[in-house]
Amino acid sequence: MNADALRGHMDALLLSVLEREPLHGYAIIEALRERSGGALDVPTGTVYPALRRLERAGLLAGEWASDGGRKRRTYRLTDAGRKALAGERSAWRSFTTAIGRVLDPLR
Amino acid sequence: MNADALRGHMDALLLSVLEREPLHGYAIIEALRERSGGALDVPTGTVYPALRRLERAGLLAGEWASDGGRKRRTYRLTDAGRKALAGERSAWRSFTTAIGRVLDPLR
DNA sequence: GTCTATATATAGACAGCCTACATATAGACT
DNA sequence: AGTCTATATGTAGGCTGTCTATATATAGAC
Repeated sequence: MNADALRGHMDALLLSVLEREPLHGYAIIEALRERSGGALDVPTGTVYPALRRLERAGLLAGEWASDGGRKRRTYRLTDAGRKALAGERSAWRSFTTAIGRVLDPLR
Repeated sequence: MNADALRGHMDALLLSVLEREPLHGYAIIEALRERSGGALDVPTGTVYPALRRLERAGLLAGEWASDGGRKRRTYRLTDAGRKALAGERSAWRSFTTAIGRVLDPLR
């Protein structure tokens, strides 16, 4: 997976993976890997700053928790995040339709 | 169309639009707009440098031509460009499949 | 003479994803 | 006791491709 290809779609991925239940960063990375069938292996240097960015934007709410001695920061979707996710899904469909028409003009 | 979303997919678009016939930059922009159903309106500041980049990479070959007093630089796919296009199409399918699985896990 | 469409090009800004590194706990294994 | 791996978070700095804004020039309409 080319790195640049993800540009602009990371937010949709993170919001989507948090739709059903709150998760912490490490679990988010695993969820992305599993749900993509192994295609997505996003580095921590991408995910953690992105989560902070989405939190600053009000789309996620993070909270510290402890599992034994380990500290985790668990993120959940806010109401604004849920709305943003709907927008991201819509934008994704428009995007793939537009690019698809150019790449496969016969269909 | 969010600008960042295009990152990493511009090459595929340019190569694809040049598959059937050579075109010059301005015509490429119009072809992208038409073939995408109006969704893609790529600025000249994106297209011209990208064409140069693909030419440097050996995927396109550019040649100056004249239509009356106007100078045009017409680009055609090289053999390497044709192979690259096949790779881009394959990568596009993998990409949309992976992201699609995350965004719509029910399907 | 002006305006619009056609046509190419560059400089600099911007943003986000990446690599590499730093830190720390838990548990398995030797 | 020491090492290794998995779990867990985070930052600094680099990279690169897209965009905005600007510059230049011809053709044709009005």
